[in-house]
Amino acid sequence: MANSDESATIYEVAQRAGVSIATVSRALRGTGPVAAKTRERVLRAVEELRFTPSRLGVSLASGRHAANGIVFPDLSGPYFAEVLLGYEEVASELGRSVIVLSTRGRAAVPDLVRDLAGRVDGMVIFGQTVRDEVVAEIAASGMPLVMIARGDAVAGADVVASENTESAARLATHLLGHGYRNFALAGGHDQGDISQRWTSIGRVLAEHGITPPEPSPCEFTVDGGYALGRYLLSAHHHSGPRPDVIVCADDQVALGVILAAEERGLSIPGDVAVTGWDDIMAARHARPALTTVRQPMRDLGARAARALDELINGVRDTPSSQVIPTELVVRASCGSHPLEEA
Amino acid sequence: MANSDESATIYEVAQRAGVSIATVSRALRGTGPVAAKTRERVLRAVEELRFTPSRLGVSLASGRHAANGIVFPDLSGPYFAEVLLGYEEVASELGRSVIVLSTRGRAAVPDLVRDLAGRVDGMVIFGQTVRDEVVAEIAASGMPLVMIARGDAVAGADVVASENTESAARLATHLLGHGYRNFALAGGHDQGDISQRWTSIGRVLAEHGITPPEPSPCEFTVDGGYALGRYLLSAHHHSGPRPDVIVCADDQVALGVILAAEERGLSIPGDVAVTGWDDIMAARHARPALTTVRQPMRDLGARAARALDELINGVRDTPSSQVIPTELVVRASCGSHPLEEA
DNA sequence: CGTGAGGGTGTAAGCGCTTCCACTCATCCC
DNA sequence: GGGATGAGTGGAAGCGCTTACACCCTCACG
Repeated sequence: MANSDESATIYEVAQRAGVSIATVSRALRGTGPVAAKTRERVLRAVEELRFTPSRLGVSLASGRHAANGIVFPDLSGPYFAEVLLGYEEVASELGRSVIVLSTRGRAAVPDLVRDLAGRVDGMVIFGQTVRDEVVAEIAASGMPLVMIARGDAVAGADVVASENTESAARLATHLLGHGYRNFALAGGHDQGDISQRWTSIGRVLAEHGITPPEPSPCEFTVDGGYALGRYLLSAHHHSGPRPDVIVCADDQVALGVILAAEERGLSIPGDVAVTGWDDIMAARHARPALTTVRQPMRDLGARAARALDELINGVRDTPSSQVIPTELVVRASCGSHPLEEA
Repeated sequence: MANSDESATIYEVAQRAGVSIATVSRALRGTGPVAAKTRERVLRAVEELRFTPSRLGVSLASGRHAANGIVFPDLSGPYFAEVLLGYEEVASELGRSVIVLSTRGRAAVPDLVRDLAGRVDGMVIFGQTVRDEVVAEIAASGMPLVMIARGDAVAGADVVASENTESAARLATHLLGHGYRNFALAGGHDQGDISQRWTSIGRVLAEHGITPPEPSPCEFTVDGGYALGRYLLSAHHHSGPRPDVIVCADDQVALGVILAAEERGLSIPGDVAVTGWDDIMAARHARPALTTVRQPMRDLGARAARALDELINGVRDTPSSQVIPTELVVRASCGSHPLEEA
């Protein structure tokens, strides 16, 4: 009731229960023996004082934060939100709080990450969000680390990624089956694990005697896709013919490209086919519905949380690397296909 | 280099610089006078030891966490992600970390919230995520509190909400202008600030001599909207005629309703008009594009972060309440309207 | 040249908890 | 019956920092 501002401390509980703080601590944490009667008295005092142990005290003494960090390059769009959802859910189940950090637009990223490192028992970092040397520094300091959506391994860190190479090949093969030959790739390859996709697509094209195009960089947003779409679909941007299929690095870019195509009066997939990646909600509802590769975004987050927990609890000390399967989702934006219509 | 596992402490820095820990602290935090030469020596030692002050130590001693909490009912869908984006961005600028908590599917919500309270200097809570008595308990403990998307005020807490009443009236008026008379409302009113919208729409309908329908509850997801849509559009679910317009509590529900309508072979807006709320990305790309009310989701988060900062820093001690304007976005899903086409 | 005002620094007391260690009794067994 | 055992408890030392408070020393000033 009169629990005005500051919360009670363990000393007040101890005094009220007529025991020492050591006993209170033992009674509450279940470490060490406590007589049933004593425990009861302690619990009653806790109840009456509405005592909640100070996290700072606990953490400082025990050396554990019971918190995980997660570093995003950005928080916009459905992809990151879904990963966060899966991550938070599992972390919370495991009794860990989640501290999020988005580096988008922030200047002193290394400092922010270091600060985060001081608040958590382990952290998850997205792809190339943080410079490799900073990641290495963090890892070297003994902080459990899980990298998400990264093609290559990182010393001392787990990696959780979704499958890219095979699914990209499947997508490319499918598109070739439609008869498309003049590919454009929308989205640079410096981000996350996307270069894997381009490489794989390139290989399939080469196998079919097609020279793989260079991916055109753009921001991974609808606006970014729109801008790039306008450019790719303009009649005179390069000597060759207009692409008959634009493979986009993610669904948002694809949606932007579709917008640009519509604006130019081009029909999809009649004049140009478009594909995305991720299978965000809008992909299913878009006009035309977007052919894409479904990525298990929540699962990505959930697995990262579990892997991190293993690392933190020392269940495992050798870094593991897991790849989560993806699924090609064929919809209208890549044209109707004999095989799919069956 | 040999910074093996544990990070250096202030004691090691002090020893290396040949000063006391008090001086190190003063030099680093700029509190109290320190001779230029001494400061330099301290800074060099800090550099050499790669010293980063332990957050726990700092927080315990200073009584501040430099962290904010935010409690979501759920993290799925674009709405919450956007709010988080705005929130994190501002909080980070203000030098505060963000701890997220999603109560979706979690049992002991009050405990989770209390734990969160022990980790932060202030927190933001969404609508009715947490029981009022728990909110009151937190507020009474002196924790700075900002409520988001809540119609009514909460003792001792700021409120940041987006405008509902006027925009709902505008939407209803617009739909009446289309000639629709048989309204259905999709989405219960126990969530967040949505009842404000239903009330406002009901008033407008009543003014036009139409008996306002009872909102049909459903989950605020595409699937929830789909299920409800099937029900509302089934020929025999109630005696009256099929609704000619379904006003949905949010865009996801609306997308689900559209799916259900398509499945029934109904055309939108020809057979039935559909409207959403929020203006998420998919609304713009949906087929037909969704008429909706744009809610400034990022701004909601950003303002909450700023309000919370004011509360924490004691700039303001009287709770404030702000309402952010929204915007009616007319697209194809409610039919073409003479006024809009001009 | 004496004195007071600071600048500059160190000492030590916390902040709220966990946990090692020592200690006290009952209890048990040979 | 005596010592070993172990359950139950308290004392106290940290965990890494901030910050009164006391102290010393150097000047400027009268």
